[in-house]
Amino acid sequence: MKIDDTDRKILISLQRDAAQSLDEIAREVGSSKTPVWNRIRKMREAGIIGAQTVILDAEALGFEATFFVLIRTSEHEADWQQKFLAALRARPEVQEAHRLAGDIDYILKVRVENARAYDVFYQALISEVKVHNVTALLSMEEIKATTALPL
Amino acid sequence: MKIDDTDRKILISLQRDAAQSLDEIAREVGSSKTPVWNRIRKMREAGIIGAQTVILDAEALGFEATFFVLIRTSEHEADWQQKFLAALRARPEVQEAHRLAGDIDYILKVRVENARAYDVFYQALISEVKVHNVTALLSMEEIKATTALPL
DNA sequence: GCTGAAAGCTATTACGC
DNA sequence: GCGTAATAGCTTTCAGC
Repeated sequence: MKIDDTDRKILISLQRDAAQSLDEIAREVGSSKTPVWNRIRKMREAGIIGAQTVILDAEALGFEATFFVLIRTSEHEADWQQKFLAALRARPEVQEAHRLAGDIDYILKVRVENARAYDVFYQALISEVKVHNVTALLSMEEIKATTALPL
Repeated sequence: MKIDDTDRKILISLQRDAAQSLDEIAREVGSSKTPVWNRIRKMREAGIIGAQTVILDAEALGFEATFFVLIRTSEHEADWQQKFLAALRARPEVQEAHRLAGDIDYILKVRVENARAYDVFYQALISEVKVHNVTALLSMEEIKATTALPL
């Protein structure tokens, strides 16, 4: 599916505020309700527009510690990897997980109540799957956090 | 502000799908429209519930490269830091930025079209502010990505 | 603090250009 | 493919319990 300039404007607007009415979006992109609605529907069907969610205040809800976890492993068999990925997907503390190119094999972003909760998570993970080397980076300050793509 | 069990259920439901109607949420949490609406309003006012957004398919929109950037700096004066933070906040490719404890000073998550676009970003950043050491980790596979807190 | 109903918007569809 | 207009459904407010 190809995206034109109006679609792009709609996406920018939706990323900023998905709670807006169609009229507001239409006014912003210089169109009117029906075409905007049809474009949104098409992009939803094409999977370009995914879930609609709400950003919560992590600190206010007691999640005061964010760790970035760098993982090196000696195991590279398909079997081990399946198990590892399943473990990551099953743990709600893991907000992000990426397989990397190069020296470090995986990076995780883990959101927990405090350092103690991170240790519980860490112990549980390494008892489930064997990893060679783990480095945890503790966030002192969240400078920026957005899900918006630089459209 | 303190959150009770019903509030928590509402937040879980909203994180999963913020486009649901109040009736659906009310049914899910075992309450009805008005009380759910009042709770959501209060949590919005308290800042617990923040922006409502839409998750877009990065690959479909041409953002095919994600980098995690580890930064060490020799500069730790307030002046330098202000300039660095302002630079990060101003760049839309930077989706996340954290100041860290320990050896590595900052971590960024940068979303760009391709490796060439990353280099453009990198050159621009280091020409703006002096950093001592930069390591870029390239994501090969996004295993998991969620903004949901483990409520 | 809940329920139920009224009022005002908004999404969604149908129709004409 | 766009805009206008009608309808159906939703959010938001409010009165009564």
